Amino acid sequence: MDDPQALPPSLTALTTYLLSRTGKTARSLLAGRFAERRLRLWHHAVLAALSDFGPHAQRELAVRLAVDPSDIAKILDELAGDGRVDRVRDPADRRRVTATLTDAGRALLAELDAEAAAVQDEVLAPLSTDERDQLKTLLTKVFTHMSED
Amino acid sequence: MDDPQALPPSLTALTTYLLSRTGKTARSLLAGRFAERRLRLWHHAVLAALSDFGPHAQRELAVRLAVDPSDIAKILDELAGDGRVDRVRDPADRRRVTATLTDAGRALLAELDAEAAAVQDEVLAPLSTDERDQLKTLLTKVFTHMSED
DNA sequence: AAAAATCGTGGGTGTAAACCCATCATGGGT
DNA sequence: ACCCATGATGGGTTTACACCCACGATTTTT
Repeated sequence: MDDPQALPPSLTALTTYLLSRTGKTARSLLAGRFAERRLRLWHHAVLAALSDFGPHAQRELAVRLAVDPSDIAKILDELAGDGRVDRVRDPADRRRVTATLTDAGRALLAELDAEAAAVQDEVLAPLSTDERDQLKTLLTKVFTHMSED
Repeated sequence: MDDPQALPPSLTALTTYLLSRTGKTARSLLAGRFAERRLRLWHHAVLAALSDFGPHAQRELAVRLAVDPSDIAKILDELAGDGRVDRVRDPADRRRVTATLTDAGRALLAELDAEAAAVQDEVLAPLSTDERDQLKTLLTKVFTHMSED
């Protein structure tokens, strides 16, 4: 009971503390796996956006993911360098560059999704299937609420 | 349905994604409040540890909170500068410095706890009392599991 | 008594994330 | 034609965080 490594109960009693700690390690577990491929979480997010919603102008990606446009440009630079996305200048509006997922991009996305699922399995290991559903439902409520205002 | 700000469903369907996003904003909401007092989350954690477990040598704090000893020294510098903790050299082992919570420290901790509770209420606003209990139980399971291995 | 280990402390480093700005190319409005 | 707004991009700054090393003072070990 006097474990010198025990965290203060007044902290671990806070749901928000548990939330931020578990979220942080989940995030960094996945980030660690991505790093082995020299990728960051944003690469995954960009690929997911292109897959879920189809081709985007870069500014559209920036708005959707709430990232600075210049950062999107850098991420796409890396993805395009590896042939994961095609960047073509929009003939209708030659300022815009439309990013499209390539087959290689789709393949990479599938791998990253698999990594994410694996990490999720690891993190949620102590929960039953029912409990995982509960957790997802609860977090979705919290997340959508704080995305609104 | 084609909200240009909508996040990729393949991301928001991931419980771990929701976990890290909600955790991150909860963390930064509280950090923002603390920043108004020129404090960081670690100040709260240190005060909580001293309150929950009594006086610590600095190294003990470092072990308990899994923080680098030199960082603990800096945090205690600031807390002691404001009279929130006393640092006295241990007469039995004059290398050690024992940190103890002062009354002012206890008062500050109470305020920070109140801030944390307020943020938690804000974050968990969309959940009923039952649901909050469920969430806490689930997160505790996840957290203790990943603290073990 | 000499050597090795420990504690606190100051002064760093590395890195990642978010942000900001200037610029060039283009488009739209008047 | 001209002016202003917009998109992409390169090159930054800032901030936070974790980490690490070296040193002086002390204690422990041999």
